[in-house]
Amino acid sequence: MTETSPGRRELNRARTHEAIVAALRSLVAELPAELITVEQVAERAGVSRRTFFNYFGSIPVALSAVFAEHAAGMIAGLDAEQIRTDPVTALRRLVQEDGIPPDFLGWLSDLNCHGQGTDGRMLLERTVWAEMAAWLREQLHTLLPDADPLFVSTLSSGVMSCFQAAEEAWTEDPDRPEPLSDADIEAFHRHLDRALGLLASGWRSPHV
Amino acid sequence: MTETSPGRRELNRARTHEAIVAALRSLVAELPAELITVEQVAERAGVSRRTFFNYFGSIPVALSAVFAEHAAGMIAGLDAEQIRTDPVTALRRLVQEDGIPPDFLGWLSDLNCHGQGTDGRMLLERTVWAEMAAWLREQLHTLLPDADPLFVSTLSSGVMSCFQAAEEAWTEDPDRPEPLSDADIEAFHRHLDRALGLLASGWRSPHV
DNA sequence: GCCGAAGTTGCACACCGTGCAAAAATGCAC
DNA sequence: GTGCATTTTTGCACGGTGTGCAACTTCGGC
Repeated sequence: MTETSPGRRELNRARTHEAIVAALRSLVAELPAELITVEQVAERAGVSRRTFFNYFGSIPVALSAVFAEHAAGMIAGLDAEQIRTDPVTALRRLVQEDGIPPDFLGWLSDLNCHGQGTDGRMLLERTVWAEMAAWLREQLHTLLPDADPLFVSTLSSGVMSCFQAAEEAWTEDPDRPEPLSDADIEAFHRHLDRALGLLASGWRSPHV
Repeated sequence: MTETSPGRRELNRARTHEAIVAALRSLVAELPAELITVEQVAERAGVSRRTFFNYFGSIPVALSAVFAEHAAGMIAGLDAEQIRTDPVTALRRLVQEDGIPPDFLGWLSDLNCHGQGTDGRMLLERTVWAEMAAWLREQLHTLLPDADPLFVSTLSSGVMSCFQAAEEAWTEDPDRPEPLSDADIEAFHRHLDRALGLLASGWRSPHV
């Protein structure tokens, strides 16, 4: 009905993809992430449970897709040249100058703050962070097609571990009110910058 | 009946723990890891499925216990002083001088070589590596009790990502015969050293 | 319109991880 | 040894996961 190139098929596919992601997004905002089931997501997205698995292999994979939407905007601002010579500092500058978008931070907070100390939560979180690292690895690979796989793999894991550690340190701080204050955002940035600093220095700079 | 201190209870507990680990070890040597089920492990260990879960939360957790047995011997040789000032180089030297025990490498190879490209394999592997990183984090925490959590978390993740990346690069090399040759071990060491070098330099040294 | 291809759905199945309560093993006091 | 409290094992049931498979529906081209 509209144009020839997109095609109805790909349009529908994109639509259900987005519906699933949106359903997941809203569920994360109102439930502890480790309690979310595929059935809930599918129902809210208006598709069958089976269809969910046609798009994502599991909840963590789908969650990493939400992450990807947020993170894609960030890494778009990266300088391809500086990535080649000093990627960690490039990323650190990006964080220092542009900062992390508040809705991104809010999502991270939702993902982890709801449920507290259960074992299941740590399992889910680990899987999600691993998926995010895999996504970043993919992105770096397309950004630096001829780079050493070792370079890309270790770098993406290292960077994501900084995010993860910063997030953990952040959520261990005392109670954080629902709408994130500027001070909270500032606190996360401090944690993340410190972590990236350790990464950049090879864990040598501060004699802990 | 025997002595007072160990006690029959803890002895039995240690025995079934070891039985489960041994069963898992033998299964890994003869099956693709992602096909191993809890029922198989329990049966071979001579306990019920339910008892397995009394000891380990999942197969990946149990696998990381096997890893821990191997790795504990390695990090015992670490100099506590050098860890504080330059942990990555300390670990790098350890690998360069002592090397990775061949049976450790053989286990890593078994864990990953059997099954090829399935999606389930990557999922399992990621979980296992995450568990290993958690174990190392624990070890570093007891080794450096007053260190910054960010320091310990990012460091352990970074180091384990080097092992993971080295292992991936290693297994992508052409077919490796069952008994590991010295050249194979050498190859793994080269990959690992290169990865640790990237880690130590903050991904700056080689202008890829 | 019709037909092949792509996408969706329900179903079945093996497996996972956990709560619960009965049963067995152990430690301890006497 | 006997009895009792505690720990451990075990079976069972239950809800959730992820996948293969076979209809069935939707879409694109001719």
